[in-house]
Amino acid sequence: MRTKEGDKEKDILKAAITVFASVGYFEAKIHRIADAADVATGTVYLYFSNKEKILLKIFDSVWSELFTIMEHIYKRKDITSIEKFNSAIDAIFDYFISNPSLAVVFVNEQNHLAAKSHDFTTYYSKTLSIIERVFEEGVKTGLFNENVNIPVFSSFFFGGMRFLLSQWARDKNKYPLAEIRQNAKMIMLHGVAKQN
Amino acid sequence: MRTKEGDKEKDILKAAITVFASVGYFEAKIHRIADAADVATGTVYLYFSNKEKILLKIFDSVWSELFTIMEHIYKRKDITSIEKFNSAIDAIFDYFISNPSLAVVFVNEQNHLAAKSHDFTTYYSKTLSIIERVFEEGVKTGLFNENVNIPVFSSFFFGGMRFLLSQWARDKNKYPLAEIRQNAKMIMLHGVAKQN
Amino acid sequence: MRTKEGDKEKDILKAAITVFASVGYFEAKIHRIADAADVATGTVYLYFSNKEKILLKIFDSVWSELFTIMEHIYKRKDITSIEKFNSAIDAIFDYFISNPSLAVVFVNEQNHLAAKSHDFTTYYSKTLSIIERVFEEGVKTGLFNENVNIPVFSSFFFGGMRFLLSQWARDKNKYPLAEIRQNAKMIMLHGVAKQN
Amino acid sequence: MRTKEGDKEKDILKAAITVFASVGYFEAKIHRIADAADVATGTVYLYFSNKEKILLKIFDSVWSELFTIMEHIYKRKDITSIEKFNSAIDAIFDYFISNPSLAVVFVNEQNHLAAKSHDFTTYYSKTLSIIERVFEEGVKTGLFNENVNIPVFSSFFFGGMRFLLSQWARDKNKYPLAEIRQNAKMIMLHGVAKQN
DNA sequence: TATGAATGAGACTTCATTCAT
DNA sequence: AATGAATGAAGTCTCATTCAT
Repeated sequence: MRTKEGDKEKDILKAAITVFASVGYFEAKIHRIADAADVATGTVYLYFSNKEKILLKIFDSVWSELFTIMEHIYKRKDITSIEKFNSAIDAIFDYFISNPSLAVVFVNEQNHLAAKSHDFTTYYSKTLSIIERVFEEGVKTGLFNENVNIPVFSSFFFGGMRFLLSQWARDKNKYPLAEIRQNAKMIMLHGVAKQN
Repeated sequence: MRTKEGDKEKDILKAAITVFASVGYFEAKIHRIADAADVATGTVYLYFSNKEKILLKIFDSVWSELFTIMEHIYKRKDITSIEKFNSAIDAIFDYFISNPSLAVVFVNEQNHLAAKSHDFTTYYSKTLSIIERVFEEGVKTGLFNENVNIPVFSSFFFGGMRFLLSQWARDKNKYPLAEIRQNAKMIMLHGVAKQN
Repeated sequence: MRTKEGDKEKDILKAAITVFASVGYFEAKIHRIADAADVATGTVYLYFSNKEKILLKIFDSVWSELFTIMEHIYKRKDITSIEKFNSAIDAIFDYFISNPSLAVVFVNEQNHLAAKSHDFTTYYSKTLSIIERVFEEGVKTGLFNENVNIPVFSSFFFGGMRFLLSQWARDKNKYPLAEIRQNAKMIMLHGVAKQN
Repeated sequence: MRTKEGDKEKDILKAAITVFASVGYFEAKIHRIADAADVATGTVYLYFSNKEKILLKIFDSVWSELFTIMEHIYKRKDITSIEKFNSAIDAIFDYFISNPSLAVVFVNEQNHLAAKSHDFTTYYSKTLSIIERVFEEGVKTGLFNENVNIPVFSSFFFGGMRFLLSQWARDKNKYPLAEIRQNAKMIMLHGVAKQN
């Protein structure tokens, strides 16, 4: 029986993530991705019109899924802004935990696409704006510091999380996940200066 | 003989930084860098044996200079760890302020070199270790929170700064420098949760 | 898939021999070889990893085939050393007769490879050593002059044959093959001084 | 005091011979020849309009000098054709004995020039024709075999000598000069078959 | 749909030659 | 005359993409 369509597309995406993660987008040769996916070179082009589209598809998925997750957290009424914030950190790690290669790609390769306007950018901005809205909500309820500049905060937060993610993916022993989660929350919420 | 007017090596580096910043390392064609530097293609190879060496030279300079700056701050006896920390943030922005393209290259292109062991990696690690030592110093003197995991902190800090830098380089109006500096310090030291 | 009609590797080798023969190894541009073989430039690299490998393959074939021929002659028990010697001369001409360009390449381009140790050098030395052994055999049976220094003889013989071959390939009318064969045998065996 | 002109030209030619001999014409870079001659790159072009002209000048000298030598031998009335022949062999070795690199260049690089008509070709043909005339002379006086085809003979002789020369230049111990001279004469005159 | 051989544009790099000093 | 930095044309080779089967 013939395998269902869509299987091959997933195989190719999986393979691409692995190859992108290990050698980077430009060093990743279509031939090698095809090999890793166990299909012929030409088959890749039945599913993706060109190399960039593969990367695009990856970011489309990641950002739309991250958006869904963030939106879900945002809409919860049963927890405070601070708890939403903590949940977001957990959710981001949960999302990448089963696929560290995806984390590496997510961190390193987005700038190859950034200049152009792509589908994923919609989810990208929507996700960032949710983070900002959670923050604003927290300011209103007196939980977050109203003097913090929101774009600076979200960039800092996003940049910090990205780099942490990539360090973890590179060396999971040096950066145990529980430690990272707890520290990320602590640092972002309370800073590193000793309270007194 | 035909002596050089000006400093062609610097011209080429300057041009390369601009081109790398605008299209990325792999899309940056030697031909275009040469044009931007106002020299012939072959001239580039009088100063750099290949394309990677150009990028390498950039990172060598950046990291050795950042190291010098950080070391200087670290050695000061007249200020507290917290003040050193704040100085470091200021110094990083000061360093890139006159050359935003360099910031973009610094943020986006290091991973093309990371896999290999290069000169700059020495300064890279030494710089990161200085940041960690400032932190440890602060813990000892009771200024920093002893529960913070140092590698997590330094990754978070470094990642946050990097991304902030690149956002600022991209859109200087949205991210006014004074705001960024002050917020970065505040966020890292005190977090975003309202103190009480 | 796009299957190959004919044998592209052979086409490329044939084309390379023609082009090497007419302009020499270094003036032979891959583009021109590809044109002559009626394939695209890149196709050459599907069959040969670089330009030198093409030349190498040519010499591998020539020397392994010459070795087989010489070995066969050497092993014959039904003819004298002198007859073996004559057969060798005939066989060398027979081998190149249908492909004069190959003779030109064989004569002119081997020194581009000589410095390095390659597969073909094994057959090269083995072939030369067979020539020497035929000679020694002849000395033992009293047919060849025992005062002749064998390396000098084999170099002289080989050099003479090579140059003859290239002259014949250049101008087949001035050097009719029957004449060459007969004279080569006569000169090597009896010299040019009148017997008396 | 400034060195006389002409010195530098000789320096360059000497250097070129060494470099051509060791790496071949195409691998010999002008830069390297200039270094070996202890002059600047540009200086080479004050004496030779391009790279090929250097090689040309070498062959011009070699062939015009070989011609002078051969002509001198040819014109002698006090010796037989056979003695002229032997003298020619000696003279060729004498000529190259003090400069083995020149022998290597002479043997390996002439084909880079052969296709075109150059000054040296005049001396080249004149020299070969002297060899042929000595031979004819010997036939007339009953010393040489009248059945030998002259172009075949001269090609064989020239090819044999060339290769012997290059082998000697490569490994002077394996091919002691006295042995080579004596054997070359013996082989060409009497062949390798045992007289009876 | 699937294949993988074939394509050919284009990049990096070299180096003979030029030229300002 | 001498220098050697600068030039830029051109070649080797790569690899994303195509296409005949």
